[in-house]
Amino acid sequence: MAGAVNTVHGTTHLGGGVTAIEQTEARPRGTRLPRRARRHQLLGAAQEVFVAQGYHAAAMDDIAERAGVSKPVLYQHFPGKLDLYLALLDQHCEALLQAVRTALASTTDNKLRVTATMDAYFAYVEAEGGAFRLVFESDLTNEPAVRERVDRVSLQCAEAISEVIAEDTGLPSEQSMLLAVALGGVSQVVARYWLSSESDIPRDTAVQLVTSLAWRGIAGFPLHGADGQGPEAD
Amino acid sequence: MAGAVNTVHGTTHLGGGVTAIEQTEARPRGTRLPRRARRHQLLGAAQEVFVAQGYHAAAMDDIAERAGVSKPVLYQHFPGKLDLYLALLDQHCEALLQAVRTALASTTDNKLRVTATMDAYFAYVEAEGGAFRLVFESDLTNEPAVRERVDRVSLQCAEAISEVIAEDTGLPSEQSMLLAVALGGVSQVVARYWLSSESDIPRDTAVQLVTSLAWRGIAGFPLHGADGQGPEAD
DNA sequence: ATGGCCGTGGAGGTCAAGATCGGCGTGCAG
DNA sequence: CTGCACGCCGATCTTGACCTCCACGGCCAT
Repeated sequence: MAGAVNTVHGTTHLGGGVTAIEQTEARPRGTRLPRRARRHQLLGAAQEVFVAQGYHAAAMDDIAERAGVSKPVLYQHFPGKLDLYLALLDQHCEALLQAVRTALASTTDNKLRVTATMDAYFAYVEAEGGAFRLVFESDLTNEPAVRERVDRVSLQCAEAISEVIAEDTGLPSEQSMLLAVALGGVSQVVARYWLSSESDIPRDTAVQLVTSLAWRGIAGFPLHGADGQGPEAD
Repeated sequence: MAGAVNTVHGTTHLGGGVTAIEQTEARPRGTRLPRRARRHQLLGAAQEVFVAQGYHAAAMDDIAERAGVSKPVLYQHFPGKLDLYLALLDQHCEALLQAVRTALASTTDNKLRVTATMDAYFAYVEAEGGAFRLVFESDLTNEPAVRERVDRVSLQCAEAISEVIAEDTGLPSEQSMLLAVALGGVSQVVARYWLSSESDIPRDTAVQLVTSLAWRGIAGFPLHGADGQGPEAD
């Protein structure tokens, strides 16, 4: 049976202090919880498993076992595997969008805006549980519901960035959207690379480095109404 | 709705009148091909199905039907589904790496290098069959073999770019790698966005736009030994 | 021309994983 | 004290997809 897709892949760093046998915390089966708390705990367990193994390799048995319950309980809280995944996906898409919008609104200095946005991506990627994998590295993009969510959050982030660009450069919307997609793309890709090659560069240094790259790039466009320090094009 | 083609025993092979050149439709079953041609055709059919449906949703039956053969012949050419996928993946990873290296070596003017590299990504993404999805949007990243290949090609592309950056800026390797990952990331993300939102901007315009963004960004770093037009850092 | 050979084809086995049904234990109203 | 309700669990079913077994028909040496 070569078809076994076992993937005991690196799993990055989780809780850290893991005792020998159990993975993180296997609770004694039999604790009764109110429904809301149980649901919350199930979401947490599902996130851990989905992040560590991906959607397809994650079995409902694994999630149930991780949560310390049995499968029927899982199905009493969520109609199916996809719904569980979508609940988590929505949650973290919303978190990313909020982080980006907050960063953009945190100042009116465009260079600081770039810094803040870049740092938002880094913070998002570094956030506990590695939940960014659900958004940026999903293995269920063929499912229309997932595709729609991922595309939508990317588009909304780009639109938020694009508004600032269009306002400060006067570029037409298609071009500012292209630049916005570029900026968001750099942030996401570099943040993920920085996380994967851990312990190389401190986060602030990486943010500053790529921020200077992006800022020099974006500040050179016409009509940029910042503090007037932008170098003109050739 | 696959039941269309059933027993066609009566059809003598190469009847002459059969036009049999249908790229996207199932061909009449019963044509005998030499092994090398058959393998090539199987790879083409598999690529179409994998690109259109993703790895998991693609069934071996679909690939066989698309190629106009039955499943056993598929398994006589490839040991399993994963091997088939890896063959395609290796092929297109190699193509991307070659394209990037060729673009980097096409000139010594760094601005033209950026343009050429950017255009290489756009051309790669636009290439027929949408094979870039196997590399950039794979839904099998949890499989270690796939993960290894995807990571490796990204790293090799970044290293190729990083060499140029390090040589022309004098930055330490970690920082030049970070910038190289950034440039490769922009190229990839923007090219995919440009492809998905088709008919908005012509390819040359998009390439020029994001090239100017990237060039302004990268040209500002110290010791950049290009034509000496780089604006000084603040 | 004819019999052997080999590649093709349909039909089937196996197994993993999502989804579900009867028992059990606990806490409380009466 | 006892019956009821509720949430939980072990065990099971089914679907679907990857992967092979028995029959058929064209090609080549004699």
